[in-house]
Order: sequence, then C-alpha cells, then structure tokens
Amino acid sequence: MGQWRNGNKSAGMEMKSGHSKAMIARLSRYLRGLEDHIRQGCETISSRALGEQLGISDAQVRKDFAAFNRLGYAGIGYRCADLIQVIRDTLGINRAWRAAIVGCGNLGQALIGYQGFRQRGFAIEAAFDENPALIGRRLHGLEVLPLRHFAATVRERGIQLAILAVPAEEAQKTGEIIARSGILGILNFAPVNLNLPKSVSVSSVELTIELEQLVFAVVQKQIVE
Amino acid sequence: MGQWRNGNKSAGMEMKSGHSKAMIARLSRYLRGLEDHIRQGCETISSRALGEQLGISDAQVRKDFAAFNRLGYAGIGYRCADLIQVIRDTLGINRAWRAAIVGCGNLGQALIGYQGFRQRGFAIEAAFDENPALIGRRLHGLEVLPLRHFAATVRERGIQLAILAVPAEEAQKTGEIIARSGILGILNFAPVNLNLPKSVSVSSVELTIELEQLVFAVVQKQIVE
DNA sequence: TGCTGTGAAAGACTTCACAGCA
DNA sequence: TGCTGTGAAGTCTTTCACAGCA
Repeated sequence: MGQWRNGNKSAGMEMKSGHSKAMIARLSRYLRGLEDHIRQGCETISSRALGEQLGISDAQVRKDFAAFNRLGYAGIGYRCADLIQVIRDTLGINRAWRAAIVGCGNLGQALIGYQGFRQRGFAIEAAFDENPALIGRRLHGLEVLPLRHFAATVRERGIQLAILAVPAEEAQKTGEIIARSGILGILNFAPVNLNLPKSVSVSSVELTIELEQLVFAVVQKQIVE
Repeated sequence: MGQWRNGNKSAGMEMKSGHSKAMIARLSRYLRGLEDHIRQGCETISSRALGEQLGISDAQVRKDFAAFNRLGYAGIGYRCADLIQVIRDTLGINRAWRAAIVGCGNLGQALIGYQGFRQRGFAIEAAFDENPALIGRRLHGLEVLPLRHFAATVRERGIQLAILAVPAEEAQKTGEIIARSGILGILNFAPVNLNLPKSVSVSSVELTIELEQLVFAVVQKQIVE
C-alpha cells in the first residue's frame, strides 16, 4: 500500500472524514468483492460472506459499514449496490479523474496501456519523458511530450493526478516539477522517498518492497513448519 | 502493499519471528534509507536522521532496531552496514531469489525488463504466457514459454517465486497452476482475491487500489482546507 | 433462525519521557 | 552533549459477545 506521508498522522483521532485510515484501506477491497458478487447476480451480501471472500472478519466488516448510516438489513445483509455507491462516494471516485504518466520507460509504457485504470474511471490523458528518442512517439495512441510542457498540458487537459515512473535518480527532481504544476496527487513508482510540499499528496508503490515482503512471508512459513 | 492472508493474523501476539507485522513492513523502507545514506558516504546514522528521511518517528526507529541485539551506540547512532545486514537477514533477502513472470502482456513485459528487481537480488528466470502470438518470442532476452511447461521449468531452473500479471479473468485458474507446481510465493498483480492453498504465500499489488487511495487523500485534503 | 449494530474488552502499535552510556 | 534502550502511557484497531430486528 502506498505509505502515508509525514504530516498525515491523524491528530490523536480519526480523520476529519470520520473514517479511520485502516478502514479506508479496506474500502477499495470491499468494492472489488462487491463488484464480483454483483456480477454473479447477487443483490445482497452478508458481512460474513463478504468477509470470507476477502479474508476480513465479519465483525470488522460490520464495524466498517456501520460508519455509513444503517445500510444493513437484519436477517438479510447489505444491498451490494448501496454499498458500492456509498464506498465510491467516500473514496471520492464517484467522478472521473484524469492522470498523466511521467516517465515512459518499461513501466511507464505498461501503465499507459494498462486497461485496469480506464475500467475503473481513471483516464490517462498525457505522457511525458525527457528522452529525445521517445518524445513525439505514440505509445498506445498517446503522444509522448517533453517534460517542459508538463505544466501547460496539465492545465489544458484538466489533469489532476500524476503517475511517476522515472528512474530513482530523477524522481525527486521530476517530483518537484510536478508539484509546482498544481497537480493534486502523485502515485510514485520510484524507489525513493519523495520530499515534496504538502500541497500535493504522494502515495508510493515499490515493487521490490512488495517482493521483499513476500519473501519474508515465505521464509517465515518455512521456519514455522 | 500486499495484503496479509487469512491465516496470517498473529495469534494474539507478534509472529514467531518475534517481529510484528508493522515492523516488517518498515524494514524494507529502512533498507532503502540506509542504502541512500551509505551511498553518500556516511557510515553511521541516528534514529532521528533515519526517521526524518522516511517520515517515521525516532522512537519508532529505535523500538524497531531494539529487536536486534544492541546494535546502537549511545551518542553515535547505528552503523549503517550492520543494520543493512541484519535487516536483510531478517527479511530473508540475504540470498538470491529466482522468479518467473506469468502473463506477458503490457505489465508482464514491463516487469521482465524492470531493472529494480535484479538490482536488489531478484532474478527473473522465466516468462510464461498462453497466447500463441507471444510464445517463442524473446522479451528483454527471455523466451516466452507456454504455460503448460510451467511446473517443469520451475523445477529445472530452481524458481521459487511467481509474479502473476495475467488478466483478472484468468488469475484464479493460473494461480492454481502455479500453486500446484511447488512455487513458494506469488506476487499477484491481478485485481482478484486469489483463493489458493495455504502452502503458497500470496501478496497482492493492485494498481487501481493504490490510485483510489491516493484520490481519497487528495479529496480529504481539499475538504480539510 | 440469520443477520445487523454496537458497547465493552482485548490486542497491536506508537509515542512519551527519561535513565544511562560514550 | 547526543544518542540509545525501554518501561509506561496513550492511541488506534480488531475481536468478542450479545441485544434486537425481520
């Protein structure tokens, strides 16, 4: 999961939204589970069933959903459609979000072509790089623009989010350019701790860290057995 | 971050290793910070400095490192090299790990070419797909093999980990093939809750979830202001 | 009977604050 | 003085257990 930034520690309590950090992290997962479920033709689901599907306790599920007003029906469960809507509202994904990819190497190119983003309402509206060999080329139908056009393009195209997929060495510098452009949030794939003004939210995905954590789980299991 | 599986909830206490889940999640980040620091020529670092770099409190850093035996020097701090070694030992990444990519679409191809893995000791030793148009092609120097050769290849090449990058619809089925082959851990990029025997550890990265959580942070900040 | 909603209890995790070493 | 190591306190999160509704 992306890490929470420095200043984000809830000051001695839950966040202003009234939802705890831990709960927010689960909402996206509930959403997946609910969509699966509805795809199978079920209109309602119990806390137990949803929890089992996701590896979350039924009590936890109920506590989380209790934050929404009385959405459940005793003896029945919850209506999937209701939950989906209220979760999407809560996360803020009930509207279209526009993103730019910054860094069109291996990973950046893959992210431009990744269908999952569009399917879930995120549109990739621009791609940037500094490499002259890439600039002007079309990747998955999107023209690669020089980084110096970043701010102007973001303004023109109404882009709010940046997905940063440049090499570690360039991440901080590039992050600063992005931050200055009025972008609201950065999803960072570079293995670097970005130090940016707090006007921009940063969330990081480090692929190698994910692998390392998997290895720990593997080794741990071997020891226990 | 990858999710923790069902059975993994520490039974009323820290795990067998004596390290809490939360701490393990931080170890990889410490590693990054320490390597940065050492690259800048510093041999020692204080809990305060390391914490500041990573957005972690100094007390937290000390508590975490206290789990290792008396590595710190009062008045000085910790020796970076010592910490790096003990963290690598703890995570189990003090040896080479071999991985296979399963699914050579956009994302799979990018992961084959991702330098970060190799730089940190993870070697991609095989690539698989079911698409006849891809089988036999070389991607970043690696030949794409048909999925039915998975188990045999894994055995031959001593592969322990699989990186699953197939479409959501095929993830469960493919996961089962992987699990049957004796693989120890799966890093799953498909937006699906894999239901697999607990002999294999699963860690999931969902790119869209990461974006959703970023959006929440963005929206939250706007409301507060 | 099957399920929600929820106080109360338990547990995990983080921060505080300070003794003590170099 | 600068820093670690650590009990104690505080905070956050999860689980328990059960009243009550359909």
